Amino acid sequence: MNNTRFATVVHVLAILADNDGEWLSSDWIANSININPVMVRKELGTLQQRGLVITRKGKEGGSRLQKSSTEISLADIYLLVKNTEVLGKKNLNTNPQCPIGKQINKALDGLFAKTDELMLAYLQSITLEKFVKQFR
Amino acid sequence: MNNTRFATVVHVLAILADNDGEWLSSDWIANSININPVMVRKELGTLQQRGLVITRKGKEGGSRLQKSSTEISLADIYLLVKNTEVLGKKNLNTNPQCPIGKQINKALDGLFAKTDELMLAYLQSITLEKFVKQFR
DNA sequence: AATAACTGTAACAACAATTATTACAATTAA
DNA sequence: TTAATTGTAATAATTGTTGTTACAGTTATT
Repeated sequence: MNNTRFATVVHVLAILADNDGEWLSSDWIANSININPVMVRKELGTLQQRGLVITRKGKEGGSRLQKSSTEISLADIYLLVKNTEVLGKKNLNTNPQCPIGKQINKALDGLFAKTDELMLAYLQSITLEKFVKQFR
Repeated sequence: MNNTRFATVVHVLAILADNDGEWLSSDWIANSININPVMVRKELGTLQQRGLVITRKGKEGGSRLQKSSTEISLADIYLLVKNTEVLGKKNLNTNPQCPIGKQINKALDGLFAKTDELMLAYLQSITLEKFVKQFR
């Protein structure tokens, strides 16, 4: 991952957790992260799909957590933003005439699955609540 | 990490381990990965700096392992290619006027350090030899 | 009913990272 | 001397990421 999406989504959820029950606008949230509100709305869209937040449109609209922060883990966030494996991408088109070229991607798949599993298990153990506690 | 460098370097080393003692040219190696030989030479350059391979210039030149494949671990490779944290980049410029914005990066640093540690510990346990065994 | 404050999303622009390629000087074995 | 190689600079091509503008649709408030 070479992007800021994990950091952004954690930030968004931390703010929502810190203001539990209130409807916060994308503008307000974006102001804390210092990014464009449209980026925030995009992430909130995915968070909604996954049932982590609810959003209300129109005046006085905004978003808030749909689950308790004890029921959200960093693994949920990771799964939401993950686009490549932890160790990066494979070389597709390796040469099948070479024994290594032929088999390496199967071996990498196995490795990548393990590292992913490891990461998920750890992130699952950290709830949003636990993470946000650090800010108090 | 959003690139193929880990996969590439693993591939390069797997080939060298599989042809232990022989001097393999960057062209030969590139042919198995199906990438440009210059890319291979670049990675070999770093591998040399770290003392993992030796390279000989000129006709009949090429590269081979400098250490036994039992003394090289996937963690060595990971450290070589790592450019961002496992969970991505932070948002710099968060708003210091917001309590979350002010403190989040410190919290993320802690988290990123843990995930990195976890990953390294696992990768250290896998030697090149062990990895290459899968191809036999 | 009108207004103001929102969300959702498309379209696109700007920027950054990654990968590929060309070219050639320097090195070395035969 | 020649042929095969590395090392590396320069740059092009491609892909990924982030930012921005614009505006239709929604909703609370008056």
